[in-house]
Amino acid sequence: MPELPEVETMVRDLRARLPGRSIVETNVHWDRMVGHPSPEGFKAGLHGRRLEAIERRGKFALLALDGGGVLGVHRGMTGSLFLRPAGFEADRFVRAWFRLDDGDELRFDDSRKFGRLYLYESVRNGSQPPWERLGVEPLSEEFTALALFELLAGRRAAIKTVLLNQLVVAGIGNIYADEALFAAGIRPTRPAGSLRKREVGRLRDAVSSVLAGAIARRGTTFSTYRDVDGEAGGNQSRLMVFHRHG
DNA sequence: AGTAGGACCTGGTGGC
DNA sequence: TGCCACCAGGTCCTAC
Repeated sequence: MPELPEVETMVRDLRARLPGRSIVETNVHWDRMVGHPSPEGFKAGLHGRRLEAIERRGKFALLALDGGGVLGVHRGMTGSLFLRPAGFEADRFVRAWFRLDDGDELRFDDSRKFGRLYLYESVRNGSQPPWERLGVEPLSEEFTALALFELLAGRRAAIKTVLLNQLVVAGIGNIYADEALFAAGIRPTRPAGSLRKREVGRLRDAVSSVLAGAIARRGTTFSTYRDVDGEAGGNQSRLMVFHRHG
């Protein structure tokens, strides 16, 4: 999927354009795209809601709604949110779309249907949003070498596997795990708990710089990733190892 | 705790 | 040109 940098790019673009606008119509063409609540409850719950703020947690985009609700978006492998003006040409794999009060359409386009949309209200009974279980944000101040060292301590799974575990560190996927490990000079199959403090320090720095660099270049377009206007990212030319041979 | 395998899905690509 | 097998940036579940 789009990993942290691709979600962050989308969130920043949407943040500049969505707040203050309201959803006046919700359409879902693939019911299983709705992770919570029911498709009917999802559509009814979003009707007339104003978008107030856009944040990111791991690989989730969180669109805060008036009244305290949150529209959560996970892009899966191939999901994109496109913000299109009224009457704009059709996008090929739109699974759900929202009409805004000025006529623009926010379209969730996802060929492989692994993406998910969630609506959670501030008052909940029972189920918690999936983004509340995520691990540390790798671009936050809490992501220190010491914190990472403690997260890895005692783990016998391969370091790459652990980096991909969203409950440990949130937002890293296949591309950036490979790139960060290469930049840090650490073999991906090493047991996570076997890394020395120096190595963990290098890894922390590599994760930060690889992610920040990719955000600066608006993400990596390996095949299908597109931004909210349908444009490709610019980081693919910087990849050192992902999908490269030799 | 870890991991291997399958499931969920579909489109693009490369080989023949 | 056409068909087919394989691959894909994610996550979840089950069985060892």
